[in-house]
Amino acid sequence: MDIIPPVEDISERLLFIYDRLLQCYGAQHWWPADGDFEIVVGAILTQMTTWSNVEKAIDNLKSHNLLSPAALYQIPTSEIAEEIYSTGFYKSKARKIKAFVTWLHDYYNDSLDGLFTLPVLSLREILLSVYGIGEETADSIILYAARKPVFVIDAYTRRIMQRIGINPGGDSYHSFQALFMGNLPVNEKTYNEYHALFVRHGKERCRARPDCAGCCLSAICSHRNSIVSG
DNA sequence: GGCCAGGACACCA
DNA sequence: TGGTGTCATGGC
Repeated sequence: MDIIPPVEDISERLLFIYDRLLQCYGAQHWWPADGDFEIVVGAILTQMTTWSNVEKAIDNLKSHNLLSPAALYQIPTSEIAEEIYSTGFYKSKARKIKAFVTWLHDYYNDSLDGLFTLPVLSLREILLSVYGIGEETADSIILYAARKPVFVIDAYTRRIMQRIGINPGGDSYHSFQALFMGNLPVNEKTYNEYHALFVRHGKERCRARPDCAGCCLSAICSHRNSIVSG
């Protein structure tokens, strides 16, 4: 039986959660995609959407040889919308994809390589300036495509943290991100695996079993403890 | 038939 | 700055 770290020790408790999830599910090897540009497109398409619907859209784009910055730049937004219909919000997501490839064409010659040489903070700031890319999408691109260390906060992360009673002291994206990045070693591979494990756990456990029965985090899944970190 | 899903943006007070 | 409405298909 593992020793459960005290609630005051955020770092140890975050590592405890990570170890438990890794034991339970094994390494996830994220992001599930062929290539960096597919990760970018997938990050936009998965906004408020289940991954199975995203896969259909990705397959459509691939089968029509459209999954490249240059190809998507050349076709009209309406055609992108037809290809990604299965993801829902297809008109607005087509606009977002079009905005990104247009921006990449204008400033980086259709290539992610130059973009990804920027330091993390600059890269994040510039991605956030592109229409349709918010904090979670930007961080997913930075972590999984650019392979730089930022912690991705998504709905699963928030839900699981709430369930195990760790409160970052605010509900903002930044407060959750600061909790992880301020209490874990700065490491891209750890951030990658941690977020992927959260998604896996969120899908398999928290959504399927709201009562936490049989949960590998049940030892700390109290709904009661509230940790306030500075 | 109702509810929810790995957000982001526009608009308003 | 924070709250609310909108975008929308597919699976359960």
